[in-house]
Amino acid sequence: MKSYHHGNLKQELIDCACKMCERDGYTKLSIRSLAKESNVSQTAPYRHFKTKEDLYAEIAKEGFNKLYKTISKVKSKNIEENLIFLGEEYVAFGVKNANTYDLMFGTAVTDFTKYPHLFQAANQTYHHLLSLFTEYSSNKDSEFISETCIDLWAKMHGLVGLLRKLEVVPSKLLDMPDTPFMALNSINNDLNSYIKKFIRATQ
Amino acid sequence: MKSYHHGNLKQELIDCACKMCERDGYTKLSIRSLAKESNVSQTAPYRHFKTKEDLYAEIAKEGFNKLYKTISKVKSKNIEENLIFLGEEYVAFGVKNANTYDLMFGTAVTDFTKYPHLFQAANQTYHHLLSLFTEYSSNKDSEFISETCIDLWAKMHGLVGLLRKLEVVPSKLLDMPDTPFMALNSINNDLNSYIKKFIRATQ
DNA sequence: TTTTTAATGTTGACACTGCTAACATATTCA
DNA sequence: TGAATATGTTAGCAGTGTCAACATTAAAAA
Repeated sequence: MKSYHHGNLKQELIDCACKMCERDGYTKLSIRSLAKESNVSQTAPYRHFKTKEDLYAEIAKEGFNKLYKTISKVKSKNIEENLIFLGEEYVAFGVKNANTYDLMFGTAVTDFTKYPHLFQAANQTYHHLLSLFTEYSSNKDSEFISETCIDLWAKMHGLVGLLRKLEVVPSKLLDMPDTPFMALNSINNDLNSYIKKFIRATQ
Repeated sequence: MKSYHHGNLKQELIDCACKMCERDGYTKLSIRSLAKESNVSQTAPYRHFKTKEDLYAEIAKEGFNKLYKTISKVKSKNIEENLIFLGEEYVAFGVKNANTYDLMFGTAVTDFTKYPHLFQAANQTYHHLLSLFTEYSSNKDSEFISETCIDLWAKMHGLVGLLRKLEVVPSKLLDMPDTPFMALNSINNDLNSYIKKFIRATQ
């Protein structure tokens, strides 16, 4: 039944790669294993991705699109609630899709601008935050707004990075006051109120 | 002149690995290339590091020690100034030593607690921030303090992640108001006042 | 001091990787 | 219909992490 030409191999490879990346981490993802899992020859992916970085960029792009979808689900008419929702969803996304998040923000893809689709997907996400905060903020100075957006973003981004350590660390460390894990754990257990706090602090 | 036994190979390998890692990034660092650069046989490193992860852990440990040294250089008797100094040095370290920073906070070393020396080095860094902030804060509630430390840390950590993108991005994007890069760039150009702001905001 | 043992080095090999070249087959379009 | 192009396969290179077997030396035990 299987014909020589596949028909939709590129997208299928991307989908498969996304799954594999999230499952095993992008360092374990090899083009060969991807080809095997997709039932094509070892070098078939090279017809669609010139280098491994191209494949990474594709996965990262999908990641940003997924992130955008996630955080742009409007919940209520209250802007502040939406912002808080955005924050929660952002952090949850980063922790849940940790391996993909690595690809999106790490150094595996060095130059974003080499991949217009990726760049546009990433920027779309930023714009959503920007427009939501513009609506929210009483200070309408554009410099203030863009700087505060970076502020919020950095905090969410940093929090993702730190929270992920929680999942690796032995649970007994979560009670040790001499480590950052106790505080991280308590933040993690009530993420909503934590995010509420730092969004309200911007007003 | 060269004897069969090296004498101090382990530390020399670590030093060499640190240099190579920072120069090329940890993904490009191979045990074999490390061995070659250190003028020993391909498998000599395996007498000192069971796996590549062990080597990574060693590099990360050195990174934390270097970071600790950097941020703990006391500057003045004014605590706030010291905290600001810490923030600046932290962010500068992360941006300057980007590749090492990846190893310290990324997923290359999955379980910190497998490497007590690394864990201790990382914790030492956290403790320094904690004790400095304890001194600084007027609110002496320990929960407030530890949470705010995570806060500060997340922000510095997140900022490092975002600022690094600046170095990769084509410079023409730095003027585009539709991207986050303009705001990032202006923050980067006056890091001191930015950090001042967010440290004072904790008071 | 001598002898045994353990530490630290080397060579060779295996399975895996990214990637290229050469070739095979199917699709598109002049 | 036929030529150009897109998309697939097989074979192979150089480089990788890691292991087993062996060589040399330093440290410990006799």
